[in-house]
Amino acid sequence: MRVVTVVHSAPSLADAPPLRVESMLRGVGSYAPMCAICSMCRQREACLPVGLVVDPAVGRSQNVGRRRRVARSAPLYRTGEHFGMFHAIRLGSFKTTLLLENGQEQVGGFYLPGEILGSDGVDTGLYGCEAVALEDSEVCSFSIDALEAHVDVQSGTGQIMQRVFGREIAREQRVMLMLGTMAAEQRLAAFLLDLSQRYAALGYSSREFVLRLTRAEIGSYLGLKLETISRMLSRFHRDGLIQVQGRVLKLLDLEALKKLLDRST
Amino acid sequence: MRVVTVVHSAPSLADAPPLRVESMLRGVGSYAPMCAICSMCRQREACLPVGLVVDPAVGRSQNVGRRRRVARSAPLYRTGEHFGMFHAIRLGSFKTTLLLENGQEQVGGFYLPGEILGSDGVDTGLYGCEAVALEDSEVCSFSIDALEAHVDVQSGTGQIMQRVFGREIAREQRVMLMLGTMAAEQRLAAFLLDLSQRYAALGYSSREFVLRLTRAEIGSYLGLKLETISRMLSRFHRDGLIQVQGRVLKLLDLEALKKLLDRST
DNA sequence: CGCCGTCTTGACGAATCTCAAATAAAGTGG
DNA sequence: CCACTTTATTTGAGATTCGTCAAGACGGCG
Repeated sequence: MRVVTVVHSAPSLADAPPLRVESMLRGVGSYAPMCAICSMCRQREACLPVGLVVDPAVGRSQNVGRRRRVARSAPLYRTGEHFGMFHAIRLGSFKTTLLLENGQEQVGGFYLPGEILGSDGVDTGLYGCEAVALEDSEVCSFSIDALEAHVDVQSGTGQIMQRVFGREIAREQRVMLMLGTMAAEQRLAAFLLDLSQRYAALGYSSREFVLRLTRAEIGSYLGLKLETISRMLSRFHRDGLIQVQGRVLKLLDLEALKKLLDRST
Repeated sequence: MRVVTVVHSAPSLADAPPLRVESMLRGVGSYAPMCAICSMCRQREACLPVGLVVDPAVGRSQNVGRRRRVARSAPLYRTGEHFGMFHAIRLGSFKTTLLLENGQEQVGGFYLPGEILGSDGVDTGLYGCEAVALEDSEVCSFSIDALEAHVDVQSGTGQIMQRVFGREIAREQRVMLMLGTMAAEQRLAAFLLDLSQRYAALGYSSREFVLRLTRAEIGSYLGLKLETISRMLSRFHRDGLIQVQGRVLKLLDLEALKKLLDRST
């Protein structure tokens, strides 16, 4: 018997996502959509679906960024390329991967609409990782220089860049914490809850979504092997915490998942 | 039989470190000392020991930061405190720790002179971790606002903040990579080589130094238990890669240590 | 000198990885 | 749209690594 379920998913080029402005503008929580950049962009109406915050008080209206489509599994940028741009995701999703000396690749992050790629290139002037689209996607690329030209000196670009970088640093800190302290079961639970929150912040269901990553990619991201991910998903399913069929996921018991994280050791 | 060795160590308040300007100004490699901030500081001559880069071309000379001493095992800032300042380390060393819900603490970073603490507070406006001095130390604290007042609008603070944030992001990315892909042996080797490079960049020996962290702290940082750290150090010692006696460490075979990192799996 | 925090080492067990095989799903070319 | 190829997923059995528990050694300090 096959259960077919229609679930909400991240916005894609195929199915235009519904606008849910109220939830987009709602909060400033850990995953609330952000970025004052777009308040200055001429495209901001069309761009709303990405969930960037609009500040109607700002009068300027210019094209800050350049829109660009990236086909599924195509790179937005590659390791070692010259860094020049940040990229705000308008539609779709991306992973970033780091290449190790021995040829392995490690998934370093998973990014949704409204999130910003490229911070890793700032240090050396070269992108430190590769960003690959997980589905047909669209980004808005902008350079810091271009940005500075559009922001009045008073507020400075500091505010904006601080938020961009601060987010990334905070995100990486959470990942480090997870990798450093959690067992496999907890890592996966944390990952699923993280996705749940982020989809919710975008106005999508927090309990049903499609995994855009393979088991191997999730495993890489969590510092585990794909078999372990598969086993854990099966266990969660068996225990009634989730319902999983391929990449279609339903979180049945968010409380139980959260409880898994409290356990020490 | 006990071998007593005098080794170079990080600068401390007790023993004034030798000035080695040539090596401090040398490179822009991964761990080269950095920060244009200090080029504007009235204290810059006295501050040189921390290894911050001085740009004599800049004419201005003001007190950008406020000097502050932090006693061993005292906190520079605590989790949840209001974020206002960045802190450049002038002397000594710090660890940052994250507090988990269940009471455990995780070491998130280890910082040496010339490195900058506090980036983790930018996102939320509250420090995301606790910074504790590992020995009697001294920092130079400055706010972004104060900094902006001293920098001419042309160059902007963007350059400076980008470097600060970029460093931290790159550092965290390396840690994630380590935690996500390496076995215990490789993690410890990577940690030792990292220290080696960083001490070298400060003008100290890259082959002999004192560990400022306990085995438990190293373990926490590397996502391992203190017993594992102890065992690995013993193994490296037995295999002739290092010489270790308590916290006094000598790297005998850097090449072999590097080779450990190449191994796949 | 004796306490206490740190470190070392051993024995054992649990968690995770490795290898392997079978199944399911997705992509491809005709 | 089908047949076929490739890739992804599940599951099991056994190996390995690392954590846990415990005992004792070391070293600094009052």
